[in-house]
Amino acid sequence: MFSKACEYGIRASTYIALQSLEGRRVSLKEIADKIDSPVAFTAKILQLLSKNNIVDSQKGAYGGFEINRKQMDILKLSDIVDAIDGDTIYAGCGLGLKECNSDKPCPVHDKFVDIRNNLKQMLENTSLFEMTVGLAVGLTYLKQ
Amino acid sequence: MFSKACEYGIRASTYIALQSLEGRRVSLKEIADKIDSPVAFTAKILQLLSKNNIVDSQKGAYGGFEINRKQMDILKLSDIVDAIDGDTIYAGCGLGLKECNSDKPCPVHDKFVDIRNNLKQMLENTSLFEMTVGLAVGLTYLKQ
DNA sequence: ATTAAATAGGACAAAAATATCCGATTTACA
DNA sequence: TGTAAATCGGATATTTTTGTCCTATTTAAT
Repeated sequence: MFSKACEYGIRASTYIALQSLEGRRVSLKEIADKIDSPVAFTAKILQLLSKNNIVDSQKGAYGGFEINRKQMDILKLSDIVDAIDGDTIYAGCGLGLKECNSDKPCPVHDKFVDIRNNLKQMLENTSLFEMTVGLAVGLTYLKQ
Repeated sequence: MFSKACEYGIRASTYIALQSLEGRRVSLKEIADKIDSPVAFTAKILQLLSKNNIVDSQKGAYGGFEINRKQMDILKLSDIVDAIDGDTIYAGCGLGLKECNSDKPCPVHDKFVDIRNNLKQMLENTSLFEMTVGLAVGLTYLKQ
């Protein structure tokens, strides 16, 4: 569904948000450890998220990553996915046709439109804060 | 959503089914041309589909690929996807966690379960014949 | 000022997915 | 029986994704 990069990106954002709720700025090392992802690869993804204003980064000693409380409400899962994987999940034909639309649909066009709309709605309606609260109260997890 | 291989596989199966409705067995070359896919790569995918009894293949002169009419009703989109991409779309965690279930869910587990169930239902309820009839009457397309 | 700790970013490496090439085998027909 | 047309299957090549390594830069504290 998502690329590995995107999976790591979502997990990283969620962990950063969780710690930011407690006023803690977190380092790359801690993030990679807590979400069980390769450190250097995660660094690249965090750079991307930082450039896309998904996370705030602070260089230097006592630096790290954080996300402010207001952003957690504003940021939706779709924003993170867009930043890393683009809109290929919603947009584009399920069978890979260059141009596929209601005028000239592929054999599964209509059925995919439904599924994709559901997915898009879900991603656009799920805030980062929402994902984080479950973690905060111990109902959900970021690694096994 | 699907791999390129799977996209080609679905398009190929649909085209073969369409021609089989008219009693025509079709060659690899014709398939690749009509679904706009790389010939040699499509050959590999057809081998896989043949081994998985999705399509029938006939070697030698006047050989090619076909799918019998009964199979078109029995074969679901999910069978083709399973044969090529496996069950990674339904199964497996949306965030890539090794073990993610209702006991120890990731932050988006419940929301993904819904989406994935919808997708699974759709794939399992869509027969190859159903995909083919639209093509046959010129309502749907496999290239452009 | 110096130092230690942190992100930034470029270059490189490995693995997986996508794609190609070519010879072996099979088959129908002349 | 020979030949042309077709799939089969192994080896190889290319591209993309995933992952690593190393140096530069930034920053806070001493």
